[in-house]
Amino acid sequence: MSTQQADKDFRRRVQALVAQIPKGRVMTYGQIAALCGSPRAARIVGGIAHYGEEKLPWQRVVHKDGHLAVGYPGGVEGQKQVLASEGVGVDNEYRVDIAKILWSPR
DNA sequence: CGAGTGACCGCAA
DNA sequence: ATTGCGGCCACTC
Repeated sequence: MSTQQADKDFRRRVQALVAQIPKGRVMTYGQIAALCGSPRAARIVGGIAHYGEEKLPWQRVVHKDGHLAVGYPGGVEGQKQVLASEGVGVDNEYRVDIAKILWSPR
């Protein structure tokens, strides 16, 4: 691969993966990072979310604890509204039932 | 080109 | 159970 793909391979995979998260499902930053080849780069996934393509459904990406992401445009309030609109049950603590709606690519 | 930073995660007190 | 700190890897300025 002498192409420049390897250069942004990580970012490309993250964006592609997030873009493929089905409605009503969520993924954790650590899981996405691991699937992209760097299980320790969970922070980078967040960085991609902030600097990357804002058209992607980052609202479906939550923490390992099921807690919503801080820094999302609109805050956890807005994210909660969108998730609830997609059929995801968000409690008053801004946490989703990650144990049930955690999605994984096949 | 170099340094700082971060939409995190895991562990320790 | 909560709070604090470090590490980690990639991105931006």
